[in-house]
Amino acid sequence: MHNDPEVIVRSPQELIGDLNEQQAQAVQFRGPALLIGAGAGSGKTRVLTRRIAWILTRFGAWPSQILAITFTNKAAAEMRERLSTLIGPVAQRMWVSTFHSACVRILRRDGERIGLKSGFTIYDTADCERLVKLIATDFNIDVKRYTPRQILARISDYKNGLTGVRETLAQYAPDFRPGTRGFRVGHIGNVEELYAIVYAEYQHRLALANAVDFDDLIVRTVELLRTQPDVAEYYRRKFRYILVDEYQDTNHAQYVLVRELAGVDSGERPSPDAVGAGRQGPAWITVVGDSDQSIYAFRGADISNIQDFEQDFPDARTIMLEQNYRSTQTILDAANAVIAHNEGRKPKKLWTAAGKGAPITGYAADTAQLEAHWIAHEIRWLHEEEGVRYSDVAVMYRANAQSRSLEEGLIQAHVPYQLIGGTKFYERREVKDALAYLQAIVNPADGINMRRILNVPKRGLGARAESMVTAWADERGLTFWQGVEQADRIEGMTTRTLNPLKRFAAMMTQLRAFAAEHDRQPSQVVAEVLAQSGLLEELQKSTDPQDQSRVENLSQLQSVAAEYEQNTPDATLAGFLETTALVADSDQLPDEAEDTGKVTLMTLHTAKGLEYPVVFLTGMEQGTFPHSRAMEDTSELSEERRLAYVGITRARRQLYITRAAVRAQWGRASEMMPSQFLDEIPDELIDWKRREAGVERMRSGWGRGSDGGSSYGRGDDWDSGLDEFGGWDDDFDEPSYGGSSYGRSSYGGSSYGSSSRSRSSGDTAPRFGSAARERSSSSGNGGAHFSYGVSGSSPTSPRSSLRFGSTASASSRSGKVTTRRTSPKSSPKPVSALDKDNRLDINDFHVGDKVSHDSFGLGTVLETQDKGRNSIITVDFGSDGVKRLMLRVAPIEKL
DNA sequence: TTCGGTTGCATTTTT
DNA sequence: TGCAACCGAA
Repeated sequence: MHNDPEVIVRSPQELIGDLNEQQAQAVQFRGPALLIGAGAGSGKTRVLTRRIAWILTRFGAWPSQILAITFTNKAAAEMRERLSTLIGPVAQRMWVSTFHSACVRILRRDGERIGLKSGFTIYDTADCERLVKLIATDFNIDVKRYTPRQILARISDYKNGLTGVRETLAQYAPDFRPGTRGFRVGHIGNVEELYAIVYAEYQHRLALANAVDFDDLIVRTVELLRTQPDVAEYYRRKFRYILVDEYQDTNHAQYVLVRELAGVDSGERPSPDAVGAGRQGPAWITVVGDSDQSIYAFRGADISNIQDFEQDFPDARTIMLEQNYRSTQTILDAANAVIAHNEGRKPKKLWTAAGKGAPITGYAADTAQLEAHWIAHEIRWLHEEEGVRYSDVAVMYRANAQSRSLEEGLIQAHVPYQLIGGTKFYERREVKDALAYLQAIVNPADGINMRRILNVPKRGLGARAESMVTAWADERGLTFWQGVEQADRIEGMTTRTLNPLKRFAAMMTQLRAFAAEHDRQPSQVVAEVLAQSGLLEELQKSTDPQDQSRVENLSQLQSVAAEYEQNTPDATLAGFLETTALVADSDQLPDEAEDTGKVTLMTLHTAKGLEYPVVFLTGMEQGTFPHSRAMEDTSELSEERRLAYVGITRARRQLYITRAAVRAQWGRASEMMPSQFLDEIPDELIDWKRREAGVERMRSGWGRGSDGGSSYGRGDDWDSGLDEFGGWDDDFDEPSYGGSSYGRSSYGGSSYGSSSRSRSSGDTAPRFGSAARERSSSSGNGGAHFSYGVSGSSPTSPRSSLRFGSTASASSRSGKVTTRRTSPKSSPKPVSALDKDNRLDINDFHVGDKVSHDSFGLGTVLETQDKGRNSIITVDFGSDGVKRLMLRVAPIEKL
């Protein structure tokens, strides 16, 4: 067996001695195709790295024969790090990277073969949008009706599905030729034609600019491998083992890429007596994934890639890892219960040897601000009283917009935090401007970036100058930059425009020369650009305090470049730009072992693959999570649920779930119903510190008065001390409630601000013990969910749950109620979701019934879910699709 | 051409 | 609420 002398040989004992049966099997598996079904926290990274070491030492593979694909750069770096400790520094030279980085590397080497010149530019989403907008304007397309975003989404779909321009044109617009000057779409027969035309023109202009977008990195690599047999041959001989992590999130293009790289379809037979993949035949493939954690369908991820793996790859074998080493049984029970609501999945149950652990803590706040406030103080208490490190706590949310209130809460409570994601560093205006200079220097054909910097900083070259140069250059088939260079030939050009144009051209020429001389020192080029362009000067002169931080960002960009320069042996300016184009949010995350002393805030999507001892899952409301745009579609709702599953399984010891009854969205306060996912977690797993928000309690309180309270069961509120009526409903009886100023001014910091109040819950409930929990949890779950009424299957009559809604708001309602009522009086009180009730009873609906919906028309009931006030009805509206509707608010009528 | 003001619109999630 | 795009004036 030929072993690379640089690879540290590990004994089988070292590689599998500490693994469980399934893990050990996965590490050792000998065969062309292996799917490791790795549930959350089942130690898949460990298995993956051990398997690589196994392949190297037991199958006798060379490090250069391995291609390992991860989802983010950070995951790649981490895997490389772990490999280093296992097999030595050779790991640093191995191909361990994301799909996108690997493709860039391949395209840099052989892209010329398909017309990509070296130094090609990678456009980010903003660049792509500018390009589409440009095209839309040229073609006279109404961008209000067809937003660049929409168009790009469609283009991206085409690309992820490997549908080329040629095919779409042939099908929808056979007469269109890209690059045709003066083309006007005018009135399009159908939208498909429009999409096909823009797609074609978009690709055409990308090619002219020597640029690619994110999707192209994959697509064009596939194209390269498919059209250039010798190139494909080279990589097939090189990579004998391909390992793909997070396989459930691959799209069709990536799937095909893997097949092409592996040579699965080449028809070659493997060497008969090889120990491993040998020298010929398809490479051996290992994929790792968990279909329950597929959360990127919106980006084209195709869950069937993983589901069909065994059919797709001959002699494939599946090994499931179901033992979880991360979380407590309570947390896993919650996760299992939630994900079990998804239909059509292979049943799978995670288990742990770790024991039950603490219950999940629930909290219902009145507003998003108060939710943040409670979380912040809970975290501080955990830190100060329980000795929990801040860096062991993560706060997660569905959408970036939610981070703001959480940040404010943490700041007020003096809890240090770091925010991951949001507007990325490289997307900030000033950083993007500086990068645009660099791109334009490396690749002057790049019209998008060249145009961006033409008048930044201001040099009197506005829209008019730009369009004159563009028109002149277009007519002659030249690039924008060539137009600028030859500006004095343009007729009708005034000296007033010509002079700054000439100065701009001279500056860029000079910068290009400088960059050519200092190609190995990108940081020098950055410095030169900042100085020569006047970018820095303009910001330094400004009095706007924001510009101060912009200066700092630019200086940080320079530091990043310097760092890249030091860490990269063959550093180039183009290489530096690549690294900036392919960063992900998660790449900002600190190393696992590092104690930053800060709480981490991030979206659920960026949290994938991470784990924290303490996790806060926030904004558990209908419309927030699940997101309103995903609530009505069954498959999108399933994806939301998988996202919830991902969130829950991030927690190791303690999980918090919180919601707000009122949340400001688009500047308006609206009332939020509890998330249906809360209903899906078994009640006995949750210890509600506060089950109902004040608003809700006030209503149910009235209901109790008139109804005797029998139908609601006893909430835990009655014995929890903190949430006794007194002190709370006073606030809510204030006449100002419901107005826009509600949230913060009335009690943002004053009555609730002192931490003693919020702490009173903590006094009696230590987090990681279980003894003191008994009190609240045993008494706290007397019935079904307290606030939403009781389901029809309970002893209570179904009617009573209806009365709940109607008594609560009877005063504000008269006669027939529609859900889209516009209040005749200009009362400041918003139409409340809690008030809404069309008085339909879920028990009146049965599968197969016909209903009529105000906007979707006629439909057939597919399913009814009785959840009392939260009852959901699933209806097939034919061409309008299958919708899940909340019965209480749906504008439907039984026929 | 630039600046300043007003209006109108928007929120998924991201390599 | 906050930002971006558009419009009109200097």
